[in-house]
Amino acid sequence: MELQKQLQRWQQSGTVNVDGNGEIMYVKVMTDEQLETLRKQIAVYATICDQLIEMHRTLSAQQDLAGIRLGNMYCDPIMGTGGHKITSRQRWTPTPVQLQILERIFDQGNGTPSKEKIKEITAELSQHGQISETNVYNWFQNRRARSKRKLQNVVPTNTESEVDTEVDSKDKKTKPEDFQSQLKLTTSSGGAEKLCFQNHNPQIYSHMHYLN
Amino acid sequence: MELQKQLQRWQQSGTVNVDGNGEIMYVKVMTDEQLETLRKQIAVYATICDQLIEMHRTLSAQQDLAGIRLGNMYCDPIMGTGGHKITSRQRWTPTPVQLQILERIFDQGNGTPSKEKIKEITAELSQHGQISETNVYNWFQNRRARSKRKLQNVVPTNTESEVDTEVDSKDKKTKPEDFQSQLKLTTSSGGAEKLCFQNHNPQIYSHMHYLN
DNA sequence: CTTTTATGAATGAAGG
DNA sequence: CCTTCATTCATAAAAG
Repeated sequence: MELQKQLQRWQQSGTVNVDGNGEIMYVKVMTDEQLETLRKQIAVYATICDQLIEMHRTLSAQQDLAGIRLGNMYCDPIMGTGGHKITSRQRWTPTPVQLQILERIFDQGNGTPSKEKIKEITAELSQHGQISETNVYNWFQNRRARSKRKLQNVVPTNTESEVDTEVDSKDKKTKPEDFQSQLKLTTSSGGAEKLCFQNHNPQIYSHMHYLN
Repeated sequence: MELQKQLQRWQQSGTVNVDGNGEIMYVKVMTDEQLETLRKQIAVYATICDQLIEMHRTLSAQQDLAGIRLGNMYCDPIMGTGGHKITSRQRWTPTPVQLQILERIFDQGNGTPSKEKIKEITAELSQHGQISETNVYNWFQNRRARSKRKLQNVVPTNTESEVDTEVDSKDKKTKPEDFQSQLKLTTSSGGAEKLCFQNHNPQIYSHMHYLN
């Protein structure tokens, strides 16, 4: 591929001795332009991988029964110096302190998480750990919804002889043919839709298990 | 992504002036080890892309054979004897195929899905599953609104690769996903991605078309 | 390690 | 268009 050729070409360029900190180092050189090109090309690869993975997830939802799994996809990411795990957290988890504050605010009855409030709360909570406005927003949404649901569950106002509303979370839902339809396929064309909602986005390697 | 971080790390390293052929060049330096690491990591990307494409091809080859998911519109499967029909699943869920089409249309920029368009789109999509005009309308409304919100939420970082020292300590500011924002930079620069891309692997390129 | 639960996030739909 | 709600999906955390 072109990217590799580029790198190769550059690799063949002259070696230069640089006197860094009193010791001699043998290094390759690269201009800013070359560097920028490389960066962009890597980013392109990343984009492709990301989108293909998402497409795969979507398609495999349909093809799940077919059991088509191309194995041998393991790619050791070859961590450079000081490798550590790639696994990344994909989901925000409130710290105990944050949770406490959130619960307190929630109990204050202000069922109005206005935008202004959200910003405010986020600012406060960010002093106790990473958090975004979206996190706060979601938290209140979920908190309210689940609180409500619990109430419904406790109060059997239903006069019908049978209740099958399945509000009960006990519902066994997972079936072998559980279809997933999460197509994201956001694109990078017109612009910026591809941006992640917050600073978390599934990483390529975290999806590799789909391929094994 | 480790690769990106590597590149960044190296990018931060000192700039050196090299007297090449009588003229001064400002270049970045990289050790052989760093170079090798970069090369390997790029190769990993290439491998992933190739295999994902292969997988996609395999999967999509059978897509038409696979039954299209039914529209989750059960009335009441079990309630034969005096039953109820409180069934909850009443919500339309786009099939992957439908979603792909929708996304494609959305990305074509024609942001105003007029009534006329809606009808048209609905007609097309109905060939791939149950759907109504309202569904299409709602989908576009939601898609646009949420896309917009994402934009707002993105931290408007600077354009050039920033310093991400990647402190692995307890620092809350760790941005494992800085990768993504870089991605955005490249892809949203309008056509830049294609420039980098066009002369590369035509296979991938055609798939990008498909994705978009 | 596998299974279950709790909960953050995504999304179709409704109301204004 | 925007906000809000209800439901569903996916995963971190807990249980086995």
